[in-house]
Amino acid sequence: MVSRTKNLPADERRAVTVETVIDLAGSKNPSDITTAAIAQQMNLTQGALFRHFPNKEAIWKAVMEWVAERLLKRIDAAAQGVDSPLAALETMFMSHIEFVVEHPGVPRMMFGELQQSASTPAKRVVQTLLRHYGERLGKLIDSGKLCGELNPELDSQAAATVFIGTIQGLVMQSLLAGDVKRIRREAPGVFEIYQRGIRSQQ
Amino acid sequence: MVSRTKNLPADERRAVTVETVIDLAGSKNPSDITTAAIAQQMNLTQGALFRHFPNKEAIWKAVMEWVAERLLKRIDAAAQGVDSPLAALETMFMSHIEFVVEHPGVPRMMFGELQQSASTPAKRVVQTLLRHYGERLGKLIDSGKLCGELNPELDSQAAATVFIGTIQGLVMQSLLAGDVKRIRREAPGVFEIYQRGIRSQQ
DNA sequence: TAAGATAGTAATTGATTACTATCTTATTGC
DNA sequence: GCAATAAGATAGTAATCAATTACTATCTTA
Repeated sequence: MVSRTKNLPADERRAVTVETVIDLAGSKNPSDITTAAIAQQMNLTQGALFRHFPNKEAIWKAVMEWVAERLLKRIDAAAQGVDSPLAALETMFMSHIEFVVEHPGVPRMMFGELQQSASTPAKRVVQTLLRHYGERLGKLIDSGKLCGELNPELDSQAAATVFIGTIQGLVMQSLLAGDVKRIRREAPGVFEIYQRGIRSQQ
Repeated sequence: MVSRTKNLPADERRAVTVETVIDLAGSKNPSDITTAAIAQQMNLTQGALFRHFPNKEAIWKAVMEWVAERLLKRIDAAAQGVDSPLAALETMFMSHIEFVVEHPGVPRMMFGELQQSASTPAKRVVQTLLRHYGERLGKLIDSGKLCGELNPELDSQAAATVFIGTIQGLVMQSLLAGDVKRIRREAPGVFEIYQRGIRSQQ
């Protein structure tokens, strides 16, 4: 028995759509997600989606805006009130990992959007997100160098690249193993290596 | 004036097809590459491709086999004759980076194949490639621990994950900046951090 | 409770996709 | 120089895609 879907207010319907896409991206290649598949998952007809979004591109933009807002909020909340820059980097890392485990489709969509040759609205949102992310990393790394926690000769740009790459590496391992949960298990060991790589020698 | 393409022997035509796909993947999302686009790039009609491949899936499998063979050969050649495990890891890293700069589409295709939900032939080739890659990393890391170059308490699996992730991070930066060459420039700083993360404290 | 606004359905559109059947032209071995 | 065959061109096919249409159900409010 397929439960009859009630009519939702437009903003709620848009929110449900975004969450459905994020959900679907956890189990299939983002660029293979069709509007028909999204609608089916929501118990809605395909055409109805276009009552709420002008086109598919707008759906993807809304999705990436959702991601940008939630991810930045999450890592900001994690780092807040942590005095040590190195400890802040660690909680930031772990909260990002937690976000990825909850939404495995997110890193795939971000990577997928980035490699779009055209500058789509969604791609621009991802670029802005990563710029903001990099700024937060840069500040923590610089203050870590100042307070002596991090290697004063550290290349800040490289340290930010490795931070993000390390997460990407965990995502790749999870794709290889077909198991997202292992990210959570392996994250501490991986951060341990990163942290040894950037901290000052005591 | 479009230069008239000569008839090629089947095996040469297949080789050209593979290289064309790798080339195209450097400038557009791999899953957006159509058989029509491949053929056009080769000055060939779309239907002619299917004289040499039974279907598109077979093209992708051939592409990933090309990648697996060349990448492993490249890193093996780089590490050969290098006595120090840490130095071997470094030349392996740099030769991988060089490979990526020459073929920017490769890491995108690998990541894209991995996130395919179905187990396609191409995906299986990538999985095998990464397993072999991981084995080589594992051996070097273990012998590095034995000879005292690397931290004896190092988590080998995590070290391999970070190695691959670091490369993935550089790829992401290049996508962000829209400039592949910067990978080459940033690679040394990035490896420096990695190396500090895994070596033994002296 | 009537009427307008909002949300959704079902069917259809043109464009694009991978793939194929048939005809034509090169290339090669004798 | 002449078949035999390999490679490519031409012209299709069915399936799938995002998007649009005409229409209907369901809310909201005056």
